[in-house]
Amino acid sequence: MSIAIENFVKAIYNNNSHDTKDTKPGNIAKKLGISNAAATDMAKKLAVKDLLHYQKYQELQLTNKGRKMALNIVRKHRLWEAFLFKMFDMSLHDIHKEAELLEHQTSDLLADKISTYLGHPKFDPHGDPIPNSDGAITTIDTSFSLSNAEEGKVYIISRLMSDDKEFFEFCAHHKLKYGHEIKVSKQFKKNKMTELSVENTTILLNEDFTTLIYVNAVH
Amino acid sequence: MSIAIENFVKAIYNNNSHDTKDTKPGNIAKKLGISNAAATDMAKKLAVKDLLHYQKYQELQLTNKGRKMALNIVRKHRLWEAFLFKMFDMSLHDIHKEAELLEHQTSDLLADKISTYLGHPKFDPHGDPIPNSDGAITTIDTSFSLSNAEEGKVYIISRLMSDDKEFFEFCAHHKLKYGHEIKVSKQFKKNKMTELSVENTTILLNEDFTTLIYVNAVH
DNA sequence: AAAAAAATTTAAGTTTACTTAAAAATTAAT
DNA sequence: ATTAATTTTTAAGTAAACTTAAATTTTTTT
Repeated sequence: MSIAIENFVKAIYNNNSHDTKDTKPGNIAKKLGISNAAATDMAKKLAVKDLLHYQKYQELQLTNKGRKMALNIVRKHRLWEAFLFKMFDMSLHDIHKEAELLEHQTSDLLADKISTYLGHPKFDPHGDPIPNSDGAITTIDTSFSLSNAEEGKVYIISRLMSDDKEFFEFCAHHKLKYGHEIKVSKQFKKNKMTELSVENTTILLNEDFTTLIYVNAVH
Repeated sequence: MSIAIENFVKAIYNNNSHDTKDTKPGNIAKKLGISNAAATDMAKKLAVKDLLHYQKYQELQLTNKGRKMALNIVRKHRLWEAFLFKMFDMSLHDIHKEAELLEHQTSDLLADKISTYLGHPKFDPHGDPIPNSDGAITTIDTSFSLSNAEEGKVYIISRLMSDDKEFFEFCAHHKLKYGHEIKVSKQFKKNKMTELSVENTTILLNEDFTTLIYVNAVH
């Protein structure tokens, strides 16, 4: 399968799993930076290949075969992220960019070698779960968006759901990293802003950021 | 530049550097597994891009720009080989196959990270020299084909110039590896066969293999 | 030096992955 | 509930990277 097809299938998968639920051609086109017409074309083509269900004007839905393909690519992407993160001193954004390319040129054999070397990690450096070689995600995700966190409570950052460079630079600079502990001091409901403290410094985040940062409550 | 272009330029470079000197479209086509017509088409296209010199019915020659591009890809290929060889237990052939894919999706930044991690190695696991980030090969290659080795002398294997699976399996099985010592016991000029000993075992190789194994004399 | 063989080039056609522009359908707004 | 706005689809067309088949040129053989 071509890189274009792999990216298309992956875009639908990612859209279904965390973003808004809109998986119509237009939204996928926007994510991939192609025209709406190209997305419709591709959707029809992939329906013939039994990778997704296509009905005019309806949401695109992956078939089991399509989902399996998506999970295989997602696995390779996240394994590369985990591997590059461990081996080299690179920014999360750079790592993401490299993984975006390498994921399409990685055999199942190599993916397994990487996984074994890392001790079969369950999460990548963003906190995204790594599917196993059967395409299964065995971890249960109990995390939720920081925008929904409660005042006064302590949380651990579980996922950074973005691929934006500035977002990562901001997070890295303020120690907002996967696994780090934070305390929510105030939720400004009206302005949709969140005040929190990380390692003795207080920061104020707006909704653009708090919806991308996922956390788990500390018991 | 596309993968097709990168592979084309690389094929010419590799052909010039060790194989027979025939760099006409037909020979390049054969190496790449495409038709002669496709190779001619591509040659014309790359001449416009100033990557090679093209004149009807003549040999294809890389321009400085083309050679620089080829060396950049070769560098990435050989760095991946060295890296995968160090990190994972994989056959030389498998490593070669992975590197063949990864080389096209590797940023200069990542290549440099790999090189640094490995301590800027000068050779890959086949003994092929790794160009530096400027595209320069600084090592002097004094090696020659095993078919030209002298009887009774001791040599060190410096390069295994192939990408054939069976060749590598044979070499691995008989301890014919980069850096290993061998002693040539007999050269059968007529049959073009070579008898040699490796770690107390004697093997007889025909020309198909001795032309692929390069050695340096031990002083 | 001609004829035969082999290789290269040209020509015409295909597939993939796009594009823009228009037509059709859906969704949102008054 | 129409109208307006947005999205999706269709249609037509492009560029890259191939293909096969025929024409041309080069190379080899006799």
